[in-house]
Amino acid sequence: MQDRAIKREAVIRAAARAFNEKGYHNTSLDDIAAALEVTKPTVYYYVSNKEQLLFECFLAGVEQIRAAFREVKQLDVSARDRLNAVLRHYAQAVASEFGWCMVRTEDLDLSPSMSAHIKALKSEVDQGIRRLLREGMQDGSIHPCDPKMTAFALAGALNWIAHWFRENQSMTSAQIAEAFVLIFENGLLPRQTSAALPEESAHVESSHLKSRSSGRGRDTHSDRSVSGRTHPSNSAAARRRGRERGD
Amino acid sequence: MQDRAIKREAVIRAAARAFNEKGYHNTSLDDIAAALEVTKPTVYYYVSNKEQLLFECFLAGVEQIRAAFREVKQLDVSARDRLNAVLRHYAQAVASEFGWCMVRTEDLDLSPSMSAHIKALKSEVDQGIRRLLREGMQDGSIHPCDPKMTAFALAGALNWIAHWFRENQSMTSAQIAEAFVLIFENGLLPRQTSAALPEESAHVESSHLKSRSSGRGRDTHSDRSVSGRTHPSNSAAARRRGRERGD
DNA sequence: GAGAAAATCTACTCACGAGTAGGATTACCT
DNA sequence: AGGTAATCCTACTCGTGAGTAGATTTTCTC
Repeated sequence: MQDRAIKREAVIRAAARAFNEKGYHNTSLDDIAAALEVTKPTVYYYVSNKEQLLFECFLAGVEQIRAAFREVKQLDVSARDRLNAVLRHYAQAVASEFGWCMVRTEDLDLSPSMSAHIKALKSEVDQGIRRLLREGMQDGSIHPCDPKMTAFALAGALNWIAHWFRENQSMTSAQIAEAFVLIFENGLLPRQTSAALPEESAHVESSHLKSRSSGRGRDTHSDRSVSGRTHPSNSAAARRRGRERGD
Repeated sequence: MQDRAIKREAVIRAAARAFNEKGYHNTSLDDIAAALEVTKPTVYYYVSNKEQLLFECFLAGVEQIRAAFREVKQLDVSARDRLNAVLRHYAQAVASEFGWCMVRTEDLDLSPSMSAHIKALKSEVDQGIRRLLREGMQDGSIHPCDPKMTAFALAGALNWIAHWFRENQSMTSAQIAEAFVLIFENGLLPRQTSAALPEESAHVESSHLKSRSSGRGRDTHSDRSVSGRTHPSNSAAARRRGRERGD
């Protein structure tokens, strides 16, 4: 055996999976060790304590989002398109293995120093979203809104994905990301001009995503009619679709 | 001293506050007892175990939301308006004392029977939102969307309020509720017809809310300009406004 | 005020889980 | 091979916190 770094990462991933499944406090280090078919002291050989384990999981998750911001900074498109690209990555990160840890890691469970570190990273993400919102309002690509509240709403909706998303479900995380961007863009109010600013969005970053699955863009959802009104069969279709809850 | 029920409720509330502050797992029953200036066995005199304490807190929170659904059922307005009324109550419930417990109570921490009970209640709320969305699409008051994903997005955004809202902050929970409804309705895409379906919303339930504070409706946020573009000072105003994070 | 019932206390048990000491085993190098 | 360093183990300690037994105090009733 060799390559300590790889094994260390395996420990982190095992921890992430366990936390994801049973929660931080309901997961003992013995559990994590057992999942790796080793014993507890072996785990301690790679990480210094349980806290650090959680912290590393958080880092792995949030780093995906930070990368999205960096990537998007280069793009020469409207702020809304850049925001959408970030939100898509955000959604996928939250739905990933480390999603739970990223979302649920509470300052409460951590030592002051780590807590501060995490707070700083969370704030960085939040401020990044707010900034894109403001830029979008300035370049006219985003409807005027309170950037702070809107950032909270967006982050909340996306973070919550970690609560209900499970692998092997009806939708992939990419499809969910797409659906959410659509919801965020349109809002609940009917839009009479169904083709306002027709394309221009939801297409820009297709080269930056790992171009998953097939359906992308505005037609992911087969059961949405184009007219203002939905046909009655819609509710039946919705009923057919799983039973997961969202709160 | 008398009236067991009142004291019991005080215990529940103390637990809610403690959970809210330090999290379920970081709160011992000794803590709760100390907050009430009694000892642990006294707490056990009123509740049978810690689990039940959490469960009761959850119930208290979710009941507010269920009440909102019942209340709204009577109204003779568009489905969107009924949905908005529910969302407002939802937001206030989440921002209340029991918000944390309602949102964070995990099936993981509870026995199978309680877990099932909670799941059922959560599902009821979720299905209620989906139903309103479907009705809104049918009566034309809501933009066509996937009701399941949209319900998840709405619930997520609102649930997340429990993570960042603290009493004595710049905004009251009613103001936050109002801001969120506005965001949900409009979405991020600019709306060229700034007065589409001009009033008609955000006014219906003013008699049903406890008519809090002063600012209500579309003009709560002083820093949103009416034109499509925001003036530059906006970002400065945003910078002035607190430092809380949203993820 | 006596006796019963309600309410609260002191003083425990007990399990579980984080973290450690120190020994065994394995791989690595020349 | 033989020695060293890395890796992993067995077998503990120790604190904490949920929950309880049983005594004690308060309150209510007649």
